[in-house]
Amino acid sequence: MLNKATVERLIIYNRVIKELKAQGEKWVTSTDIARALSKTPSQVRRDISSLGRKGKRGVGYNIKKLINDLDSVLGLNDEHCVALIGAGNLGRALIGYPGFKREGFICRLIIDNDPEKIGSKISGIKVESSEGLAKKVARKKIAIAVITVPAEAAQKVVDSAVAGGIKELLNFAPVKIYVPEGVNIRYVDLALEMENLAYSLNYRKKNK
Amino acid sequence: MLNKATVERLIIYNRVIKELKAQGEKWVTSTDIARALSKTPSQVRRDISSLGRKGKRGVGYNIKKLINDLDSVLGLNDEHCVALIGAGNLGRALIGYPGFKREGFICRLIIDNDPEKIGSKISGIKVESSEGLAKKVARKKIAIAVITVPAEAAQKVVDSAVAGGIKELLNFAPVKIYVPEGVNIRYVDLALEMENLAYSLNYRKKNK
DNA sequence: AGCATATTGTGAAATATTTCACAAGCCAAA
DNA sequence: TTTGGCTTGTGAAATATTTCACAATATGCT
Repeated sequence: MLNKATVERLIIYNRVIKELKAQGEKWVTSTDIARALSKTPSQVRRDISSLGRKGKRGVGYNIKKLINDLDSVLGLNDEHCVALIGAGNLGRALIGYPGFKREGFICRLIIDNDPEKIGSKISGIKVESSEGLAKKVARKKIAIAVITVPAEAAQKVVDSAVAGGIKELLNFAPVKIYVPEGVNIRYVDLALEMENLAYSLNYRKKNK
Repeated sequence: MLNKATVERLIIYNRVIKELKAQGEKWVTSTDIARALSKTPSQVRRDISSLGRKGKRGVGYNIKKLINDLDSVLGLNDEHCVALIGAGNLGRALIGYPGFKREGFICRLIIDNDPEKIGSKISGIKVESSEGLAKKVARKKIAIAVITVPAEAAQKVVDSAVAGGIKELLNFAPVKIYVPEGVNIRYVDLALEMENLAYSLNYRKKNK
């Protein structure tokens, strides 16, 4: 298991390299990648070497092979079934996000408890209530759940999703969620991002 | 300047402690905070000691004083003027997000180049085109820009925002953005989050 | 007052992550 | 085929971050 920071960088390298490929490039060096991302070439080489892929000394990395390795390690060759739990503004924005489908994520289940929404369709998928959520995710073989419900409701829907067999979650609710050992939950916390900026702004003001 | 990871943890501690305060608690220990967040008490103490605040041995931290310090260091006592650049689904979801206003972020400028949107109102604020963006942000004394335009347009609007004096940005466009020294840009990359999950899923599958 | 129990603050140790630096290998040109 | 200029891969060094461990000290009970 590669460490978290390495995986994040590999994902970004992959993007940059795919862009180079689209421009017709065949080879790329660690320095090229580093420059495009403001990293050190040394770090890029370490990260890539953790894939097992070998470059060619004096030349760099073969783009096609490198992308192959990256896609294979990063799990981007297969499609992944996703459940959207919470169909508010944010949830709808996510589903509509072009990168979502392009990268192989297919939304197969949308859950919301607003009676006005239940039964309606979003992006062609019928909105269902959270009743029997565990069974629903199990039946549809959902691999990833995206949680965009209000903070108070988050732990409960996560528990159901996990009971249904989901092991990968992306949580937008700004609360700490407890999951059993072996379940992976990532947090995207917009208030936290804003507050980070506030800190930096404040620091700047005080130390001017 | 505290390090990034420490600031992120302090923000979360602050939330947890405010919740305890709302429940009527007056004191909190590093162990309490650690337990609520699955961190070690030792880390919590180090983080808090980096604020300068001293707790009481044998007792813990005075919640009121600790929140004071946190709010002051984190810059949460003042309000911050925010510009939303890109008024798509995601941008609108952000502005409507309850945590946004509650934490002191006030949206004062909304920019979008869709002719259908220009002139219309979102949350009571008129949508304007990106024409003369630098001047607009300067005139309204915007401190923070939230970038939710498509990837291709991102660098350009960031350049204008920076020219207008903005030093803190939150970027949702999935591209590397270059900013001058001294300007702080944070990334929220939803595709990256999803791809991280894909990696973990894939790793699980291969190593079952 | 004395004792038992709790919790902080922080050097020092342990870990984790990044960068340096250079031998080894590849390529092109002469 | 030799030479010179690149670039990789990776030990080892340097940094950064986290955890340990324990003296110092506050509280409450007897």
